[in-house]
Amino acid sequence: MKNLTLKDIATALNLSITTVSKALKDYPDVSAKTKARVKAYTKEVNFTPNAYAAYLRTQESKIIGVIIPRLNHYFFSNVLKGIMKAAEVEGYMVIVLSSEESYELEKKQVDRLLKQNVDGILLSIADSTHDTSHIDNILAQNIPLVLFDKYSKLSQCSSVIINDQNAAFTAVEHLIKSGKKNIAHLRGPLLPQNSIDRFLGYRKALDKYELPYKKEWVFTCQDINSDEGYAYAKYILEKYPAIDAIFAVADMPAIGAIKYFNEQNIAIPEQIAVMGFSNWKISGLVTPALSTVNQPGETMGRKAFELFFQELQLIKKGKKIEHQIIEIDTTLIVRDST
Amino acid sequence: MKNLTLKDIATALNLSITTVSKALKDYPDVSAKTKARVKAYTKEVNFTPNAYAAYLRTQESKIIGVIIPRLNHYFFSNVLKGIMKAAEVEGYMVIVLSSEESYELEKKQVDRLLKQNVDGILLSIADSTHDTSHIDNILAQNIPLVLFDKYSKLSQCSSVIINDQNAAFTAVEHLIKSGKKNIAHLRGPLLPQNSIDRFLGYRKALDKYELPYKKEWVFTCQDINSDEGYAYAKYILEKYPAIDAIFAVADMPAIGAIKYFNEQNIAIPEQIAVMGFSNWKISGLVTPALSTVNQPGETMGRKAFELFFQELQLIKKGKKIEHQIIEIDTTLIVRDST
DNA sequence: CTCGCAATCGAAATCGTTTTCGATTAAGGG
DNA sequence: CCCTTAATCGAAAACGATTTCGATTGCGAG
Repeated sequence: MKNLTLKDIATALNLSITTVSKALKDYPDVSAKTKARVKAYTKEVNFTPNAYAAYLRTQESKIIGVIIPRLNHYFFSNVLKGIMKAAEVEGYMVIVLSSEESYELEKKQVDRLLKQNVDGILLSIADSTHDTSHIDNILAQNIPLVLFDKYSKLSQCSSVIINDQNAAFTAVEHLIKSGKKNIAHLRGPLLPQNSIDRFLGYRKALDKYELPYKKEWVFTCQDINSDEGYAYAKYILEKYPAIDAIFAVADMPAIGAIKYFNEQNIAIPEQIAVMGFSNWKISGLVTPALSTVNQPGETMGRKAFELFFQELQLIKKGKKIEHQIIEIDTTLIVRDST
Repeated sequence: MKNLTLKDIATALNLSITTVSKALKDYPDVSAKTKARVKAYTKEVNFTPNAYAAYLRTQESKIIGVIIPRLNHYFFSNVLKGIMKAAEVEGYMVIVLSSEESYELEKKQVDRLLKQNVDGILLSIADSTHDTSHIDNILAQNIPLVLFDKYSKLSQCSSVIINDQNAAFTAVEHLIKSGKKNIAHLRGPLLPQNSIDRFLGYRKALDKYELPYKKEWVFTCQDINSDEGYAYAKYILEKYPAIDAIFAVADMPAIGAIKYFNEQNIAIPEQIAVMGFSNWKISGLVTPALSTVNQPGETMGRKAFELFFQELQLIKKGKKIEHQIIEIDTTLIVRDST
């Protein structure tokens, strides 16, 4: 049971390959009768043109590539979901690759996608990415590229992001308004723009409400996991008992901190409040439920695909593309930990 | 900056297309000198043969398709990770599709992959899949198929699974040995083999230790989420106060139950013990930490790819494939909730 | 000097589709 | 009855690689 080809259809219907192809694509120069005949038959035998052969002519693979920094990561899984749903509507398939937060691997994955001749690339850059020549490579080949969430200020390209600085500001402001005065920050690694911006939002909130900024109250999470949050919570309790609130760069460190405070019977939020970021599923399930900032992954994914699709249409028409930056709204989610 | 072709290389080196192609593939009938010349040049200009054109001759796309029931799902994300890592080693890319636990969508996704002419399909069937004609379709086309985790007894094909019944038995046995006598079960939907097997493991443990089986103590989670666990916990507390332990089909319902018990200040595990299944990240982070069964997703993914790869080699040699079923070991993880 | 054999290389067919352009037919106008 | 025009259809040339099968060259043996 091998796959059918246009030729098979043509001989079966006593037509030429050309006519069958045109009939399927509704060319005006084939009669309504034969169109109907061809369509009926192809539906009956369940024929669809071979995708790779079609690519050779059209140079369109109907496949896009997505590179995310981590696979088993609630937020990125949600972005993927949004991308795939949108892609399916337009008949696109998605090749997924992971950079595992490694710059080297990210470069390699970009290379693999370029060699596969995907129609576009959606990318969230790795924490360790310090150079954007691989990204510029994509742009140079004139294939649509959309960054999401973790973008870069170094390259000029379309992106779907949140306003990390404002979101962090709002989160910290909420801590302050609930009466906290000594707020620590578990920040992310030094490099990615997001953790810089969230840190800046933290500082801006302190400034606005005239609270002193102490750099020894800022702790860096390299891997942004719960163990780091757990360890810093212990350290904070022992070393800086004055601290009465923690704003974490993400939910996982925040949850690690909550776990430690629970074990030590520290009252949350009375003695110390904890604020996360991203609104992972888990954040609503720990006790006490974690206050956080909702970061709508699925929407970001959908928007990212739409942006790619727009760019593709422009490129096909030979028009110059102008890069857009879409900012997705975040919302503060107040639960029991603040 | 368009992509280079064999032709470009050939004219640049004053060779024929044939020779360039052969040199790159180490054919014996091209001299060592020209091979070196070609390889040096192609490396210099970073040339790789167009994948789609190559497919047309070789009928190998170097792409596999993976269909999972849910995207934002810790376990399946881990399986994906295992698949992708293994695929990358062999130079394969992975198209990911989601069935969203829908039989109809699953059929459609299988269809899309077949039309894309992927080299193989890895599939975890949806809860609602009651018919396997789409799976038999794949087998009929003689393309390698590997089921993982959620398999089916209806179709004869290679699979990577765990022994759900034994794993569930061990989990319930642990509850019994810790002194619990009235054990409820939050089971999964009626259809998938996994939730049937876990239920059977639960029953077997009761039987072995001569505890009565009460069918009103078995509650069905349709969606296997935390809300269902939360609701059933409430129901159990009000209606069956005798129940002193809960074995859930998965971690999420178990965590939902813990959340409710925490809110009601019920002592876990003294008053009621809770046991999950799968060992999601979150299970170690809730308070009290959830006892569960470790289900090694990444290993399953890797094994699934390896199985596919083996089958592919056999098919290429024209040999008959015999389907294998690989069982991955699970381990009981005892934490604070039991 | 001729022949045979290795060693190298290329021409051309092929994979399955798309699309340009030309061919054929029929109808209608004068 | 001829000529133009519109309506249908097909032949053939791509797309870029792979691979079969010849063709060419050079060499040593006889």
